[in-house]
Amino acid sequence: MARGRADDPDHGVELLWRAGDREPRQGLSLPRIVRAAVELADDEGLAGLSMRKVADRLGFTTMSLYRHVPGRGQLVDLMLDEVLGEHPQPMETGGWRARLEAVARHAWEIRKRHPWLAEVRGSRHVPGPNAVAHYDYMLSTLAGTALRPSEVIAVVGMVGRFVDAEALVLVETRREERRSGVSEEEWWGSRDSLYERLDRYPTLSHLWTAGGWDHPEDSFDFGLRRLLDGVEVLVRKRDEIRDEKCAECGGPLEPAPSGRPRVYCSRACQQRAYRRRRNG
Amino acid sequence: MARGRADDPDHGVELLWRAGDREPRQGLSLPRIVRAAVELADDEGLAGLSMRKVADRLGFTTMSLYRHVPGRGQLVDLMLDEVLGEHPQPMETGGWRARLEAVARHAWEIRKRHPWLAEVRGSRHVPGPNAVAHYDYMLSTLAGTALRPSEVIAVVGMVGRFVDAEALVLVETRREERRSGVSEEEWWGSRDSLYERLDRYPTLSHLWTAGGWDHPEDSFDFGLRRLLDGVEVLVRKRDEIRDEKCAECGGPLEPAPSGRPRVYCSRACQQRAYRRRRNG
DNA sequence: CTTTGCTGTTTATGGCGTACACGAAGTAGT
DNA sequence: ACTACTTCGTGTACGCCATAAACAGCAAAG
Repeated sequence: MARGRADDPDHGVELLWRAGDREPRQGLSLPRIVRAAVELADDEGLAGLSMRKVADRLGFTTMSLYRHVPGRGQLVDLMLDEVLGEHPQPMETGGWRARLEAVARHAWEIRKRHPWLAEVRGSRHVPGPNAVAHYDYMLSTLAGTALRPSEVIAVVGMVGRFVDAEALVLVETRREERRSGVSEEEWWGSRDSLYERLDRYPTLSHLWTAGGWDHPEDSFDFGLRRLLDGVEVLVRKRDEIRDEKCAECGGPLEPAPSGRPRVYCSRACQQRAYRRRRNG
Repeated sequence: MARGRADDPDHGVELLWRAGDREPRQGLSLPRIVRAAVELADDEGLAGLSMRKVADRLGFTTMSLYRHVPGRGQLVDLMLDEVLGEHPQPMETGGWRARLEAVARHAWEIRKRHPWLAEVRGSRHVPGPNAVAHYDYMLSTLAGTALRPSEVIAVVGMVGRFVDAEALVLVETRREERRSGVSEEEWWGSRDSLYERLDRYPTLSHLWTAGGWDHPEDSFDFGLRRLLDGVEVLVRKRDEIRDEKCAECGGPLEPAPSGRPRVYCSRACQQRAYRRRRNG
């Protein structure tokens, strides 16, 4: 019943969106596999996630998993939705900025708990119900602004990618530290053979002596602030446009789909104004 | 001579920073290996880069490569610097914003030519001369602003990660399209079994019917603009602070390392003002 | 001539995803 | 009750991957 060609995405959708399946008392089951896989990935990262290890953790053979999951790819899809389900999006109040920031920080927290989330690559991961719920909520934070629909989508995408990018450096750092037993600071500190060669680079040297690396900014906080500032600039601009009135009748001005600013609210007003210019 | 333990980073530095090595007329050589590897990765992505395939491309056995390169990791380091060498940072004129934008677009172009660049993960890649030159130039674009050193570094890091994040979705999209022969649009268009379930999500549905996905923003352009806007907000703030004068003597005001705004340029002026307040 | 060092090859180990054929156990139909 | 069919877990096997270790050919140095 769970069997289906590994590269049939619709079967993936099926697996993701069916809820509350009976869990047999014993033996394998999809939820059990997914949970084991999540635990494993939490411990060892996405690269350390292998079908063999998941099976070992459950006390079954590798191939037994394929009776329930089409393959590794789809397993990752399921894991993704599983962990998002563990962290439901809390309802926040406040303006768009406060809510969007809260969403970003929430996503950041999730990624600290499940670092492998940021490592998931691929443009064709079918979203499960929890992923969609999160996405919908993120979109909703900006729904009240004057941003155009495509802009709302773009901003949400940008924030998501920002969080993932930041999480990724965190993950990599952690992984290398665990693997080598040497802290990041220590490791870079021992690269004298590299530093010797950096004197020729003026700005680098200048910022170095100015202590730029001694008290670095918090990468996530700093980036998020800049990013939200940038969004705010756009929101304000759109708000101004929204507040402008038609030059003829003073009525509300709908933004053009092209983005080009309008002066009149309708062809009728445009004509009225033209006639007045000619006659007056 | 090229041999050294695979996990000795100093040996990696050596490999990266020695320039103009003699190239033997025939047989293997480090530059030849690196060039072949770059070509391979251009074709098949970083995941498709294997020691076997590189060796095959050169007509040697797999293990022969290990006589010249410590391992796959270091090979990637070398490839990185190789491609940056092909695209030297052009000197741009204009304000910090124009220059920073040009740098970002330049990086974007490189990533379009060598998509695997964005796929390189890991926090301990030793930079080669070309990488450092690029980094130094990026830093220099902001050196003239009133940003604090740590902020200059943070901004440059953020822009770099942004470009990589955007490039990554591009890469993934391309890869999946090539692998499956189905275009991204087509693929998502066929996910009816998914769309059926999305009606319950209000904002999503609303944006969908509003046509938000019909004419999407250019992800890179849009993001870069927001990002630079956000940086500009900070630069302006710092400029204002810089332009403020000492409340006592009117002299220039150095920013405190803590970031807390200052009122007086020195302890002396602070004392003078205090005495005046008490006596006047 | 022998020694040493560089280069490329061969062989082998251990990891990975997963295709395929099989056996055991349960279920439905007669 | 007996058969036919499905479900689930297993064992084996293939083809990929990185790389360790021992070895063979060759040149220059002693």
